[in-house]
Amino acid sequence: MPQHLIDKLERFTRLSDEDRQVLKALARKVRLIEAGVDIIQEGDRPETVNLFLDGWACRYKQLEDGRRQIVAFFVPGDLCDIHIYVLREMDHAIAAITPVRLATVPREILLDTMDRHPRITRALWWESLVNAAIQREWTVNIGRRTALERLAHLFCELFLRLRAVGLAEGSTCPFPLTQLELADATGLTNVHVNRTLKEMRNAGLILLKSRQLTVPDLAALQKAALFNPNYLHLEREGAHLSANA
Amino acid sequence: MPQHLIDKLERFTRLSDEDRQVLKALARKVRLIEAGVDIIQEGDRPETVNLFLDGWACRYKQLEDGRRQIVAFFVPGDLCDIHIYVLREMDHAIAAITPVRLATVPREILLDTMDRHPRITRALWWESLVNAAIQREWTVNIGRRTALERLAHLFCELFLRLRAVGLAEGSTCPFPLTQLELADATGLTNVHVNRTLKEMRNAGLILLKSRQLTVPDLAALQKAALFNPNYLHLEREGAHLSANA
DNA sequence: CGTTATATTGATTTAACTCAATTAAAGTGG
DNA sequence: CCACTTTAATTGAGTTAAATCAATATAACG
Repeated sequence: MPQHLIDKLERFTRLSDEDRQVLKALARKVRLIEAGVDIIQEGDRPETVNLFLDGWACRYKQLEDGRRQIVAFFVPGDLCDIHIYVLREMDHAIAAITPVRLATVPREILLDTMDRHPRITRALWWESLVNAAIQREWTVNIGRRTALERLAHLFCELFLRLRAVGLAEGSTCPFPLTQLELADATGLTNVHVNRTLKEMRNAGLILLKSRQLTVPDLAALQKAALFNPNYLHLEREGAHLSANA
Repeated sequence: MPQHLIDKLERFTRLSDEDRQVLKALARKVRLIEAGVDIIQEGDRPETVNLFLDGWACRYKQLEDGRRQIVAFFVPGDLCDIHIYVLREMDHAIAAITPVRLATVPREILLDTMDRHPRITRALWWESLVNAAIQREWTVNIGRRTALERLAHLFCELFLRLRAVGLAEGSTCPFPLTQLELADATGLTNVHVNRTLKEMRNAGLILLKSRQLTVPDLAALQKAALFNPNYLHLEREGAHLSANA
């Protein structure tokens, strides 16, 4: 049940019952992947579109000499590039961070769905434009923010994304990333991430333990990060398309 | 005449004469923009898709305190996100670096074109997936490469992109970026860019003067950058769709 | 309960930044 | 075409944020 995707798309526009049924039908073929395993490897030929149902994953690229950069996180409700099969081969890999449950959507099914359901189509474009905006924001984050700002920014983003798919409770959300993964996502080293997290805890910006993140004061964290949520486009921007409005 | 776009799309798949005519028809409404001027500002409501015909531009984001990050360069033949109008407002700005000539393509025309011409549609998806791949590669570049590697990588990328649209002659291509713009694109300072360029010149990796870049030994530059061109997907990946094949 | 992965801390180094000045180049109006 | 102004490039000196290297400590796991 791609409830998280449905929740997310409803941050863009209200869906009809039929829309929701159609989205549910996308998640027919489910795959389970263990933590730490590559879901797709560089060089693979993409055949289907992945829809993440449960668990966390990441896109990453690795340089010849081993340096690794995580370029995106996938959380429940996220969808890989909907036209990925146009490319001959993957230029990067996707790995499961936790155990992952995902639906593999055959391209024909997705294309057919988009042919028939313009509101869903629009919502999926929105999803993919938001992902592009996130990728740009990561470029800014790594290029122009300090270590503390980078981590604070990432926490803000993930907290809001998780909240948008119904996975935050109050000021707490699941957060299964290790410090090494945080380092690889922010362009820092694990040692420096450790020191910066300590500083953030001391400043009362975050609580982080047993794979849970608590943000006691979101406004304060946003301020520390120079975080502007506009790039997530979560403000019902497609309200004019809403079903049952 | 969007010849550069046509050249680029033909790096993906061969087009028919009709395809080319259709693409030419996209460039009906042309706008001229002076160097240094914003083409789109943060907060603007995107109404049309921009197709760059001549000149260079950049996407950038600016933090409240003035820090600026360029997140992408546009060169002739580049197209803004083809579904940008789905979003309510721009979360970043686009500025002309040199004088720019661009076509503004109304969404209806673009959608209609895509409805009728599946080969063009595929080629446009390819274009947009390549742009996403470039954005990811920039994240890697800034996150995990040294200053020299970052600049070398950017030079490799832009050289290949310009060559793909017919704008390189031998080992030389136009290169109108200032050192400040290079700094804002690579997450460095202008001073450090200056020193790093000096080092690259001394190493014989590049010649850079009067807004022209010469790469005497592309393989050497690629090696210095840990550059893998696979993310540009320039190897006729859509050969199976080719017209007149 | 031992083993492996993850987190933490200290000491030291370094790549890149900052601040400040100078030089060179590009544009502008008389 | 030349003075003038502005923008861009260059260089030096000193600083710093983050990296590196190395060791423990703690937590998770089979």
